[in-house]
Amino acid sequence: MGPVSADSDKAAKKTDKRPTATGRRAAVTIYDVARHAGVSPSTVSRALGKPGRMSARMERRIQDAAAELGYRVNPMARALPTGRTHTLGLIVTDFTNPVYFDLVRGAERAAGVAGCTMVLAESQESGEAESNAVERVRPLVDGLVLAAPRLDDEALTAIAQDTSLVLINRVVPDIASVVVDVRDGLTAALDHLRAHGHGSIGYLSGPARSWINARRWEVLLEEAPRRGMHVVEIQTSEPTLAGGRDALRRVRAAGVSALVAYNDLIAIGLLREAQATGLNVPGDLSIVGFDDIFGAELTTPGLSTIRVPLGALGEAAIHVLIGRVNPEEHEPAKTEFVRRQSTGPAAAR
Amino acid sequence: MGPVSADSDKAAKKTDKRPTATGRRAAVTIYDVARHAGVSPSTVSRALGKPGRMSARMERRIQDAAAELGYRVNPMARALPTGRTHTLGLIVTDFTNPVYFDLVRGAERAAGVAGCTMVLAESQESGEAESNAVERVRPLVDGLVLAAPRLDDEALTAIAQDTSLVLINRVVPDIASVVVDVRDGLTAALDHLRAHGHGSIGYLSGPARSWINARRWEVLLEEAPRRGMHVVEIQTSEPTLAGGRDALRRVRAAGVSALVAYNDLIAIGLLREAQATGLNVPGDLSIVGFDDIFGAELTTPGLSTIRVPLGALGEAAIHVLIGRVNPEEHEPAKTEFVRRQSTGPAAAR
DNA sequence: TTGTATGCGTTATCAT
DNA sequence: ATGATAACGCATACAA
Repeated sequence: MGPVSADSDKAAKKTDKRPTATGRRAAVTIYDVARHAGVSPSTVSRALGKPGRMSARMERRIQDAAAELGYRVNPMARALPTGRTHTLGLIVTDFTNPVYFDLVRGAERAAGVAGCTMVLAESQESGEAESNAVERVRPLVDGLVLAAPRLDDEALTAIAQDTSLVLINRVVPDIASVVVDVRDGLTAALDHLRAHGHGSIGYLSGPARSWINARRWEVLLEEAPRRGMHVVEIQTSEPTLAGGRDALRRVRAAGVSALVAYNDLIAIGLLREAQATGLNVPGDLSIVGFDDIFGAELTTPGLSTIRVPLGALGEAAIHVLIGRVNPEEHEPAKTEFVRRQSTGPAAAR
Repeated sequence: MGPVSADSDKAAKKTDKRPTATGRRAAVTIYDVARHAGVSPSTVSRALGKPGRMSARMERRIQDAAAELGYRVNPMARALPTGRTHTLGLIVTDFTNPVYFDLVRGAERAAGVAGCTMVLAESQESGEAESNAVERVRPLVDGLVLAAPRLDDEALTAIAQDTSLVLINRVVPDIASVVVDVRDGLTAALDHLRAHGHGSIGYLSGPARSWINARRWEVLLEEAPRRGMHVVEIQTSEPTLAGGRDALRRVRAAGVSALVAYNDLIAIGLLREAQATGLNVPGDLSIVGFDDIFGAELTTPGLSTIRVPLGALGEAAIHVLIGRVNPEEHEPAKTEFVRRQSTGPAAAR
């Protein structure tokens, strides 16, 4: 049994509500309010539901009664006849990845102003866990936001079939999504690197199932040659600090002088590992991260990175989900290259 | 595997569900399952609810029927008669504060294994916003966890009166809570500083309404004199990087050679501001943070800090909440001093 | 404008 | 062991 109130005597006496078995008071219902105000329950429902349609005095009386009794609607009970729970779900791959801080905040705030509460779940970078999370959350919510889902198109389409779905940084036919346009930031980064004499760069790639990873690599593949630069993909084991550290061997083998990473975590991991082995950044190696998470500016040198407006992304996803904005009209958020100190002139050969 | 097939025509024909107005299919209910299995709805409810009490063959048949139809219980409908929603709430002060990453993860996982889903809300360091968050979430959940709440004892007691409540890092009479014992880590840090010749240290304090801030300061006040060290409190404007930066002026004025901060954010803010003004850390100033958040090891020098087992804390809070562990038996998690490079010998006078 | 009656999907209390 | 039936709290179509 969970912890219950310390002493229920006083409370019970004061507000005259039948106590439940747990010792906590039973909730006040519209029936209580109705009796207190001398009207019928349905009138109470109306007065509280949509404050427009009745005599102002009556409405006022009911509101007073409700306030006096401390009435609060029971979301579950309301959800049954209406089918709407006023709850939205957000599923991210990894709680501890700082990218999601601002995204979650943006989503939660947008949901809040829309009168909805957020339920959060984590998919731990695995398709199966993601599927479980979706199944657990789905019956509870009016709609679902999946951030960078790892499920395949088919699975996502199946989900979209019976629950409103918005994807972040993933595009699937006939499913609403909110994406960032990585081209601006990426080309700015490439220009910056080229101006510093880097002719050959490496892309530290992200999860194979990640759509946005493929997207980033694709744009690089388009834009680098256009600038007369070579670009190679360098695999990482996971999109974390450890993944970045592990990649150093392959980075050195590749012989590139500059890198763009799938995310800041990988970039920072590599940065630190490089320094640990005596390399100078940016003297020997220039590194560009992605996202501009908390921590990117804390390293020495500060991490040059491509900033993604995460908060705006989370907010936009909710807006699309609740229909406040048409997915068609929603235009991709722009990315921006943030120059710090982890990038500099290429070492002389 | 998803319960519905990608191809809606086949599925619609095969399972004969009436489509809703939105175009999405109506949910399968126990009535559908009952008809399909040739039994009554109440039997289905029992078979699925508590797999013990009926003929194994019947039970099996019902489960098959449910699976075939893709039945999933409706949490809202279930919550009505039972009063239990299988949902737990967690309210933190600030989503973007890295301290909460692990805490949220720990809580979410513990909730998950208990078959509950988490709803998350943010109170933005304000008592009023916290109160709103509580009110919004409360009717939805079976229990609530408040991390470092800013509300006063009275308000919290009132909340505890009609919803199960567990506090993290806050102690209020007759309310269950989960706290860390800061003494171990703090004394280790003090010993470390004294061994390096620091005789006078400053405490960069946190929010005035924060119980854990008072607690940290109190222990410092006890333990520093015991070691023949002076200790002064230095106010900060907010428990963030900016708060740490702003405090530098007062730190220099205070003339201390070492600092312990309320949290890592403040410590890092101060560290960077000190460096920006030409000070050497730890040469001129030794700095100890608190929590060991992501980012603490990324600075140069790496931040010495007092590690708090956040994940375990979040998990413990949920365990207490769902009654898996008695609040009395729950013993405070221990803190540990993590020595990095932001602390060193006091400058010669 | 306000009240009456019914249903939402489940669990629980009865009979059987 | 299984089936009928009554809540649970709210919204709503309909009657007044």
